[in-house]
Amino acid sequence: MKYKAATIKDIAQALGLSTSTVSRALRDSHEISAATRQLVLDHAAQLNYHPNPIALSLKEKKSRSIGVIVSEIANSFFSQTINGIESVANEKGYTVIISQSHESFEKEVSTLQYLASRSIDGLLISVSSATKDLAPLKALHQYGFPIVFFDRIVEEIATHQVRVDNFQGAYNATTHLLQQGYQRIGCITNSAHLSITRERVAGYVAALDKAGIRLPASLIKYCFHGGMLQEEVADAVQELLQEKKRPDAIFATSDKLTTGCIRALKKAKLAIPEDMGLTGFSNSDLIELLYAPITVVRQPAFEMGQVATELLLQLIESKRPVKDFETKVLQTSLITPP
Amino acid sequence: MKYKAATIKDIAQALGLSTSTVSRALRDSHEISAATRQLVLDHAAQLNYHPNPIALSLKEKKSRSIGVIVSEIANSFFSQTINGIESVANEKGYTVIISQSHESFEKEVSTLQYLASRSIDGLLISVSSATKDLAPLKALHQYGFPIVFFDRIVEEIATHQVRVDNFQGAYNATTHLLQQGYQRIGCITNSAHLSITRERVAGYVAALDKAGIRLPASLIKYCFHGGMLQEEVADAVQELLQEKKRPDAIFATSDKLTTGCIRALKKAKLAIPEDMGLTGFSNSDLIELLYAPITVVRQPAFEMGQVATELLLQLIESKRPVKDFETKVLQTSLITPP
DNA sequence: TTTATTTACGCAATCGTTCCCGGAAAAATC
DNA sequence: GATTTTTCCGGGAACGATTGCGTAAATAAA
Repeated sequence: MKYKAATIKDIAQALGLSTSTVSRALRDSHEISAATRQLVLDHAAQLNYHPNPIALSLKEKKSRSIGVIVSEIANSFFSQTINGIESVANEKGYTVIISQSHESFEKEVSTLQYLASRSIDGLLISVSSATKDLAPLKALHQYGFPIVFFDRIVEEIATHQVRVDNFQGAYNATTHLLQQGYQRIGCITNSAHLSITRERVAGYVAALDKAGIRLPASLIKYCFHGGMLQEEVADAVQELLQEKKRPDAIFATSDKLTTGCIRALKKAKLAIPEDMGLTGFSNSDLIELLYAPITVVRQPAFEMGQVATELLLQLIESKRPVKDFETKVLQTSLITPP
Repeated sequence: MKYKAATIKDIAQALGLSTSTVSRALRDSHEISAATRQLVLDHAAQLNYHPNPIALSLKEKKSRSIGVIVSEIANSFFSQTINGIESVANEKGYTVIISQSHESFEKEVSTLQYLASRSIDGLLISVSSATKDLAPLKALHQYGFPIVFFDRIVEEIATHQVRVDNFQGAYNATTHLLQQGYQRIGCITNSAHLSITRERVAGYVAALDKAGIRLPASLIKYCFHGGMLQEEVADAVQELLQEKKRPDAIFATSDKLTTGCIRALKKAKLAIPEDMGLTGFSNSDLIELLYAPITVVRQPAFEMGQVATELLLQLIESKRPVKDFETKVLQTSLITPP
């Protein structure tokens, strides 16, 4: 019943040849006579022969698959990134195995070990917001395992990195709010140990500085779960609203946080942009259809996936250990509603 | 430099045993003396030994991985389904390999062949809107390859199926529009050869029938690319607007189509629900934040993924060919804005 | 003490493929 | 016609793990 795929041995037997000859006819060719080669090729086509990738993997000690770990594929930014990753990987004949950490460190570690044990050839990762212990990643990296970080970078590990100019993106968004006339801008951001948090908060602070505005640190609210938990964002917004001197605008540093703020503000019956200004990072294509069409910072997610994958494959296919690591920085764009 | 994983041979050599003894010590145990077994176990732990899954796959002729083909992971419904799939698959020790057809038949076929050649143990698929030639799927199925359809079913192929009660969902949505007072309800739907299209359109027609309303077939607009192309939906909406007797409401049968309608209506400067009523299938969690908070039909996507995966694993792990196929039908829910 | 049984382990085949090595036949050279 | 070179192909090991079969030693039964 169960389908048995044709093997090289089947072809050899049918044609009265040896497996080595068949194998060579299918690849080398020049060591094999044209007649035999054609014979093999024809019969292979007839049997719908496909080399068994598992046998190949065992022999070549590579699986031609790469792992991707993101927090959530339901996140527009990540799903767009994955499209970019797949476009490059598939073209080069690699399978992409996608895993989600759901912003949990434990899930990330278990997924990491699982992927490693599944013998993937390399890893693309945007670390979870809960990741502070880098030991598991470092262990893998020290074995010479190819890793490329994208979006949420880990600086302590020396390898290729792809990210956007988070500082500039945040700076532009904050400046935009200032230009709209907002003065007291709060910030709702991700877990404090994420690279994107540091960089985006820095951009936000720099923009305020430039405008000569100095605000208390309490106007920056960190969401440890990065907006995974709806109430976490709602609480952060509530806290901002309860500040002695209440902010007149909010800058949110990620997709989930931006939409979370809108949700919270709607619940609090605060009109955007009248009662509260809002801008933030987001790659959702529904932004323009929201009841409050806000300005957002958009990342070139697809391109980011492409670039990261190219770097990873480069790392994987390099003959000798790569010592020279690149950090690609892409530009964000500020999208304002029509 | 490159990390070389410990093998059973390494352990055998270090301990002066044969590979068979080591292998058995790691599994059987009762054929091996307790002393030797402990020795092997200790040394394996010390070397951080993990059985090579590729070697195992080659031997066992199964890879403990399943393939999933959906049109778009960026689609809320599918990303939620995938979460359900992963939750079950990972728990049972299976890897999930996700692929996207992007609603293209060619991409679906190539992805299908690619997955099959990557020796996955089974397939979960929601066919693309462009799929009318079923030959590739049938070929795979005839070989006894385990396939489970979810959401977008192929009736011609006898296997497990998981879907929602599309008829009822569409019936409820249409009835809701009728109750709001709309009389002339147009329908924007997916490619005509999709199961969900047939079922949802049937539900829509039945609801109109029940209300004693008979509308021309021209009020049903089919989008061959299922909303992948923005302009396709925009065109469909335009056509509806140019009908001699213009409809006063629209029922959209999928996620992309629903948001596509909103986009198109906004562009046409038609207010929802005043100028045009709208309801449709959608699993996006941003619906309630849209400028026009519409009523939507929601599918239990996560559960659907879970159920489909359980059926697939059951199929994969069954000793003898399964002849008795199940069709699981889940219920939709009508979500109205507060 | 002899025979039968168990215990504990090794040998070798197997999965599908590649590739090094060796060798016969054909072709080219002297 | 004899030698060298080329062409073309087969044998067999290897990748990492499992497993049926064989067998020596240890133990139990006679």
